[in-house]
Amino acid sequence: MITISFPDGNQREYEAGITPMQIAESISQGLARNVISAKVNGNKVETTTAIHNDANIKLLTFDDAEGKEAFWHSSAHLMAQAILKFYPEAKLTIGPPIDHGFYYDIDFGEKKISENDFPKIEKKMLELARGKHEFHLHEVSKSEAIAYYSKSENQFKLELIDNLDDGDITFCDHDDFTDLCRGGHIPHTGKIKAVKLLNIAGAYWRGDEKNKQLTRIYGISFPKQKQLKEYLEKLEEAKSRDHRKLGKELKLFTFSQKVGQGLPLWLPKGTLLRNKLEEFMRLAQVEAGYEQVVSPHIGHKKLYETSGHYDKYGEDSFQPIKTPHEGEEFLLKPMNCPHHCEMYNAQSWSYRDLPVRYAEFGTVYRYEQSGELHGLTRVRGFTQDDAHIFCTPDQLSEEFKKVIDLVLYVFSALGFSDFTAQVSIRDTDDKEKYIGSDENWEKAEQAIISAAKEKNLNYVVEKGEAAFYGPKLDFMVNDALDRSWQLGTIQVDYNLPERFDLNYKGNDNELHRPVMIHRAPFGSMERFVAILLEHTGGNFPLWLMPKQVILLTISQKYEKYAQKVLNLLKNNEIRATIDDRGETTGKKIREAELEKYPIILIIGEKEFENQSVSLRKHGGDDLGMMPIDDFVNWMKQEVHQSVSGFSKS
RNA sequence: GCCGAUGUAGCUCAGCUGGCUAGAGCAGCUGAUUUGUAAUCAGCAGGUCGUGGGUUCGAGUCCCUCCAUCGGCUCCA
Repeated sequence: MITISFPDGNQREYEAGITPMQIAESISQGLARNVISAKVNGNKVETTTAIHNDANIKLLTFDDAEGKEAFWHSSAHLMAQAILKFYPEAKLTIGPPIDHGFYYDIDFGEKKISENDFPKIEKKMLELARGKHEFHLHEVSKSEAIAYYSKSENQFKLELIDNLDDGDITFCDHDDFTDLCRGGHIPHTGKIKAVKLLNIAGAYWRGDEKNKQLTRIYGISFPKQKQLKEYLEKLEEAKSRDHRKLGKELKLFTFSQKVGQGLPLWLPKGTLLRNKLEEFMRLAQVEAGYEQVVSPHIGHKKLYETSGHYDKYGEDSFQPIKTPHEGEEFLLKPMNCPHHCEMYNAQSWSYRDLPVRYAEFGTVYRYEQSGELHGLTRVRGFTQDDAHIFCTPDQLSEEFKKVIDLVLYVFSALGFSDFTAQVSIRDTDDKEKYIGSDENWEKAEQAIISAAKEKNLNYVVEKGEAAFYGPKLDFMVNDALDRSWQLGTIQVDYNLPERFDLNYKGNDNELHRPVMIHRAPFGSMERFVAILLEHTGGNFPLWLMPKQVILLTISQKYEKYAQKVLNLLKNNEIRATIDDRGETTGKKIREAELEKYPIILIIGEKEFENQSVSLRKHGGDDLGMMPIDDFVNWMKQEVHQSVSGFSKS
């Protein structure tokens, strides 16, 4: 007999050789029906894997993240099987589960495949699923595995097998389908009741642009039809929060083919919003000891050669601007740091002067690949809420932590509680991608990690994600479709100070090298506004709303009075507008609601007689009539609360 | 840049397998209505069907080029 322990601490005795599925059956039929996968001593196993010794077990259903993984991984097998029915020559590569669903990367050879082929594949998948074919994981020897995939000349699987050790190789069979596979399947295909193939994309083998491009097919599946329906509805709902759609509807920004790809045009309302955010940041920075500076939009090519940026990005950037002078070239400013370095160099510094903090809302231009452009989140011309801190090595840790505080303050002020911190370090196997000495890199990486630890940030470390001149701490926030975007960033840099020969006089009367911190809490105004739009659905906090109040007249008779109210509001710095068209009140309310005005004031005879306004909040709350002065006070309080609903902790 | 899809009026969309002067709703303009918490009525105007080429007696519809957009991949100073 063996003892099986459950997550809740319970223990049961079983015969050695029992399987997770049999354990589930011993508990209840309902559980057995829902169990699709299991973990034994923390390792993923099949529900049919025999357990021979005392063990901890976790039975998994579709409600568990790990259960979903097994479900979607198995679905990828099913999809591959269905695809082979139509494209027997297709070569399978890898097919993992992802956050929402699964994909399979396939080499279709000369065959073209498109979304039009999805319905028949989905149909075939469900047909095969209904066969309730069991998944059988079994070990094969390396030579058997090689022989199997040599037959079909699948160089991808052979490459994978090549990296595996004999004894570690398993295949998974179901029905007439076999795949090289590490395991973690559901009991049988019949569990898959609903399937939807979502999209098709090119994907490079092993994620390397130099490799062959495969066809990636994304799909999702569920144990119940209803869950698929709900998922698709959620996707639709997310589209209604898409910042590109909202930006157009709310007249915040636009793009023009004539102006150029990836060059946003900020309309009046968007500019108001953006200015409010800048104002907010400027204030926070003044308090944090920053000084505002301004630098031009172009810079001499030599500047970027000095910084190393030209070497790294010159070829793939907007090309230099020539002047009438032979050999003189300027570049559109792709970053602000070299300019700030030259500002630092404009005078000599004592250690007593440091840290120096230069902040600039600096507009930069980068030639992003055309396929990368995406609404306001990835553009070719954008404004960073940039700053560079020049400090002594001793001050680095303290300064870095202060910047973390600032970023956290900004995020909480705008309601981004759901972010992840990422420490981006260099890939030491690929050192030619980076500049600077090993010693400085290690110092910088350590500084970031210890600051993140001290600030209790829940962070992940990503190798190979560093900037070429230094490691970073990035703050990532998801958009409506759960795609992760980098907003805030803090970077430690020992390299630019070298390259620009920055120094300060220490208390030993010798010259020393300062350390530089690059940082941008928003990241860029463009991306920040985009993500803010997707998070709020366009219902920004009151203090940020481009237009806070709309006055609706019941009839045009009250136009004059409405105008008087409008002026009063303006004098109190309340951003209001008026709709005195001869439309019905119902229509005007509908339009004001669609435009997401937070406050709608109705003005008719009653209001005129009482020198009042009637107040309706966005969404339909009717707060009734109140005297104008009361409204102004109420409004001031509301705006104030929308700013200080968070406090600087 | 690469793979796949899409591109018809300011916006949202019809337009079947190529066939007479390309349709609708909203927005706009004109007029009537002067309205009490999510769409008042009538009329008018608005389109080189993304661009350039080709096939055809005939192209919004079929083919190719380019441009832009969308979903991914790669990239992201």
